[in-house]
Amino acid sequence: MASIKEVARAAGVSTATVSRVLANSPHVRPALRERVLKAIKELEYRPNLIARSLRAQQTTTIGLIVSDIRNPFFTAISRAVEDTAYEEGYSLILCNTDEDPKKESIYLNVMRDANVAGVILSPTGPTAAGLRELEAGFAVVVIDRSIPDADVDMVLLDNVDSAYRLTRHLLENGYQRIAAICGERSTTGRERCAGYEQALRAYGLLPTAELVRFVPPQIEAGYAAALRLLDLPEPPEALLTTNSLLAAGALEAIRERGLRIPDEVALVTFDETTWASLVQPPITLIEQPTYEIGKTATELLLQRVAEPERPTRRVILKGRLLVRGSSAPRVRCG
Amino acid sequence: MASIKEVARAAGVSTATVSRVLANSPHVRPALRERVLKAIKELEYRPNLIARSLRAQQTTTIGLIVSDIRNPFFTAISRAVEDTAYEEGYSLILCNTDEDPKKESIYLNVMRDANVAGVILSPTGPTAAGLRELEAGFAVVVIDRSIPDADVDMVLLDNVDSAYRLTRHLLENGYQRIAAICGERSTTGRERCAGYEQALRAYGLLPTAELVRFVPPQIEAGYAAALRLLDLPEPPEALLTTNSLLAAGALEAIRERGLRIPDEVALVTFDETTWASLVQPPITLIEQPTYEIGKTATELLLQRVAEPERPTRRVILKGRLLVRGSSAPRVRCG
DNA sequence: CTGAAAGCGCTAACAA
DNA sequence: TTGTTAGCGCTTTCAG
Repeated sequence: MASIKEVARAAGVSTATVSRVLANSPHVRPALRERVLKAIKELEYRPNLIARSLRAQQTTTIGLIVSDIRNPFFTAISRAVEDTAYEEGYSLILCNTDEDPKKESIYLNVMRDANVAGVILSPTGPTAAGLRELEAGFAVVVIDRSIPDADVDMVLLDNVDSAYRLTRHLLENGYQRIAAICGERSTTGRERCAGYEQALRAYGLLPTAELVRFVPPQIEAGYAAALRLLDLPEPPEALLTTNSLLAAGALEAIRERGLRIPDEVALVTFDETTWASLVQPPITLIEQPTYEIGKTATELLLQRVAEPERPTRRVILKGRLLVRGSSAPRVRCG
Repeated sequence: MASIKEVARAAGVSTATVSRVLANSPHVRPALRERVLKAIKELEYRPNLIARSLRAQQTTTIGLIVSDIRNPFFTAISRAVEDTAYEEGYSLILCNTDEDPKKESIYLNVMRDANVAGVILSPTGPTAAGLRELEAGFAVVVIDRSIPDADVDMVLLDNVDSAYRLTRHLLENGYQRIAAICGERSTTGRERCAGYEQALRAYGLLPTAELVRFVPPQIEAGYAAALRLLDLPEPPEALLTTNSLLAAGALEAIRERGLRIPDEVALVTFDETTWASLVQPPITLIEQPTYEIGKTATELLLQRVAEPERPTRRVILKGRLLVRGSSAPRVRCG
């Protein structure tokens, strides 16, 4: 691997001149520039990014810390982030906290040690940890779950309204006794729950504690919660889950109890997946603009890297209701 | 951020001594060691990884280049790689080639520029490109698809045998006219096809060109291929696809044609997914030991980083046949 | 056992 | 416009 020194020697100039050519500085005589360019080509020179980073005290790497890489939502996000970052010449370090605040904190340190330019974070657990680390020298954009009171750029969904619309859809289709399985320990789960309750009230119904469950946003927990709900003396007519993992678990439970969807129990959720339209009946859901979220988050991050003092923004994207068979109008029996 | 210099000053020693303490060198008097450790703690010192990398001409980062991050198989792999790498103090750069050899080549360069210790690669497109880059200074482990004639560590599935068992299972359940939708341009697709044809022959059947399709390993292509197959004058009794994306597409096509599984057409595939057991009937498939694959690949990579000249290995893992409803014994009609 | 000093590859003052 | 030089933070000879 040729270094800048060898290029300089080959072109008969100083390393500073080579560096200027590399940086496209205008203050280089065309003749020299040519010679340098030629030497670069001949030696197949590529700048050492490490050295450059050491000098600049910053890398062209950004970190993406997600709470669960098995969640297709985050897979989609990571694609978008990767695409966008790549276009801007940045590469991506992907980390998975598995909903474990300890891992989150460790990874935030890894990020700092790696001198990343910035981090896109879907925070897990308590606010404080994230906030404190955040002082630690790199730009941060929060996605999916907000950190209350934090002065950070965020890209979020209109959770309350989306949940409201999703629930209203059920209500309008004749479902009344609607249960909600929500991801615990995140603003997202709470906000979606709030939207759900607002809709109930708007239709003159009172939310029942019995019908609302906060559980870890994972398949197994969704399964267990759904099972308990379905086994209630007076089981719900519909299930609403706040992400696709919970929905998968709920569906498993419904299958296990041998219930027909939507006749015996309807199912609606957040997040589009491959399978949501493949199961029968296909699942009604709120689709998040995942690509947009990832792209926007990356753009915000890179803008902040360029201009650290700019005022923070909070971008709220709108979810789209996709009506499918799992919430078809209810046929009253009895 | 304190530097080694400040620690040295605080402890009243030279930077060399601090470095020795950091490296756990035995040649440091306990008293000094204590002082240094204390200074490190007080200053919250953390070594600058960039500087260390510049010095060492190598980082503690590895790259994972996958051909399609939307494929749950690669999501699972990336989790395993990430876990394992993390345990060894390495972090992960994840890249997605989208089955595009150009992107693959670009990313291989990104890897080189980032001075990664090594790369785990699921190669896309022609062998040559990958091979050539591979000389370029870092360790490489190939997963999922082999590169013929390449002297690289590889972690692969027993594709031929797995496909053989999957096909045999169909044959034993009474299916005779079996079509195969295979991922194109990869050894994996070809090997699985070979296993399929071997099984047919073993059961006295002749593979028909008409029933074998090589297509891009993606949902849309699986959908299109399945549709054409189902619309054949004499349609197949069973469909075999070589990954979960193709299976999703095929299932979509089956649904669109309103066919019952398995009565009118059976469906079997490679790769376990969330949805394979949620659709009705659940899908019979070959489950790959994804976690094992990712873990093994990472271990091989790190071993090679430590000992570049060791002879290359090729680890073949066994797929597991999970029999489910989509291939239930055939009820002969007519 | 410890410290001084060189140098990894690059960029940015500062001089010329 | 160009070159000289210092230095980013670290490790590792080489002396002592």
